[in-house]
Amino acid sequence: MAQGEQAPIPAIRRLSLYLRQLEVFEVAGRQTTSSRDLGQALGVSDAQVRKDLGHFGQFGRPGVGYQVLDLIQQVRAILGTDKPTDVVLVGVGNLGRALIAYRGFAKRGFGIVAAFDTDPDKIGCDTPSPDPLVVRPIEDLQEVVSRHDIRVGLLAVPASAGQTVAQLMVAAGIRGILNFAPVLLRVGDDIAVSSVDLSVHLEQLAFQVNGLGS
Amino acid sequence: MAQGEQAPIPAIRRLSLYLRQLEVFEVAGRQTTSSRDLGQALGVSDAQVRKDLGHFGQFGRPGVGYQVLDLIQQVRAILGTDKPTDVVLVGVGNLGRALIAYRGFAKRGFGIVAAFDTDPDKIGCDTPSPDPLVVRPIEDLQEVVSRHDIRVGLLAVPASAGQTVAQLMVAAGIRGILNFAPVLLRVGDDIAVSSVDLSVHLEQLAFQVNGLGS
DNA sequence: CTATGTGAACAGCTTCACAGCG
DNA sequence: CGCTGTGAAGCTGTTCACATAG
Repeated sequence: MAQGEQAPIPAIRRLSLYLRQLEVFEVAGRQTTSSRDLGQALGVSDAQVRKDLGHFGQFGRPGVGYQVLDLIQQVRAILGTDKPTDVVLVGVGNLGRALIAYRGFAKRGFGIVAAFDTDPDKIGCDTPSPDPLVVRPIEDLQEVVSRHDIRVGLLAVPASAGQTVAQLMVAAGIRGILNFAPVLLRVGDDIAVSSVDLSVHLEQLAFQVNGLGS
Repeated sequence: MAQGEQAPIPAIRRLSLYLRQLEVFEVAGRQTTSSRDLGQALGVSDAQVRKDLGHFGQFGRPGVGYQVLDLIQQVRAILGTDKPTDVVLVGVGNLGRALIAYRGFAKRGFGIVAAFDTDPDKIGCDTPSPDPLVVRPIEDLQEVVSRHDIRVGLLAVPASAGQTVAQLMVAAGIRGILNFAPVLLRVGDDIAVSSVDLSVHLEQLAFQVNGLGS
């Protein structure tokens, strides 16, 4: 068996896609699926699906396929999303507010339980949207993180503040950062960082549509 | 020489990072840099920097390095961002509004020149923020795209509408889509798609912080 | 001596293809 | 048969190491 090895990051990202698709199948009332079905719905080869799942165990039955409900639970357990996960947000600018209002997180079991900023003008303001959140000073971060045992934080501050704030988050106990600041975060390699850099995406597209990337 | 080959997508994304760092160097008054400098600032090896640039030509001088100003212009020309680029936004929900307000795009030469939605309640409303944009019905997309010769569009609609709207965008003449909808877009392979899937990022972090990815 | 540009070696992810179970 | 699970092969991107230019 192969699940002793370390799963590659791309496989983990796809696991997340598989889970979402499995939930679609479940809502549609399907009880069984196959690596081909799943892959076809997501633009992935059937072999890839099997290989990815194979990193974590054996979940299917030859000749039959996978039980949708069962696989959903297994994948959730692998990802650690079988129970709701609380996260914090640091940086309540335009993007931060959009993240608070974004319903997609809650659908997948993530809840922003607190928001922080350094700007005195923002502190205390109720952010709009469902379950208004009071914006707290960043000095309160550590206390909130340890009280709620929070491991993941969203970082939505300007590039100039990114590194400093990331260090504060790590010091407060955060172990994974979803980084929206266009800057390299230098943190210990026991801290997971996943970055979303919108300008990089746009410039990649600019390159591709200009035919140079034909 | 090697620049006849097809540059890998990861190399193009890094090109975008190099450009940003070069601009930082320029503001700091540096006239010269090296692959080591550049890489160190971005967490990339010096060999990687040279290889990436090597896909597009020879820009440095052995023993000396790269001229900051010159390299900036070369990289901009490669990416196609040496002149401002107009883009459109489709989907004016929370995320769409945040994208309109996001200043990072303008800094890098991208401007959202029009916003579209299908919801009659949103159409016509001035969006808040600098240079208020009137939200137009999606039926106007084709006309705007062809009049401004727009090639790139931001797609920020719910997953359920993603595929349909993407097809409308392609039909209107869009050649590159920055997709925020958590759904696979099936478009011709002459259309570039770059997707940002926030839930996938978060679930990846959830996995990593739970020690399973240790 | 410094730093680029690049073929060659390497690593890691994906695809193939098939043995084996149902 | 159909479909999984998985070694083996293949491919793509990264790192190495060095010839070469300044």
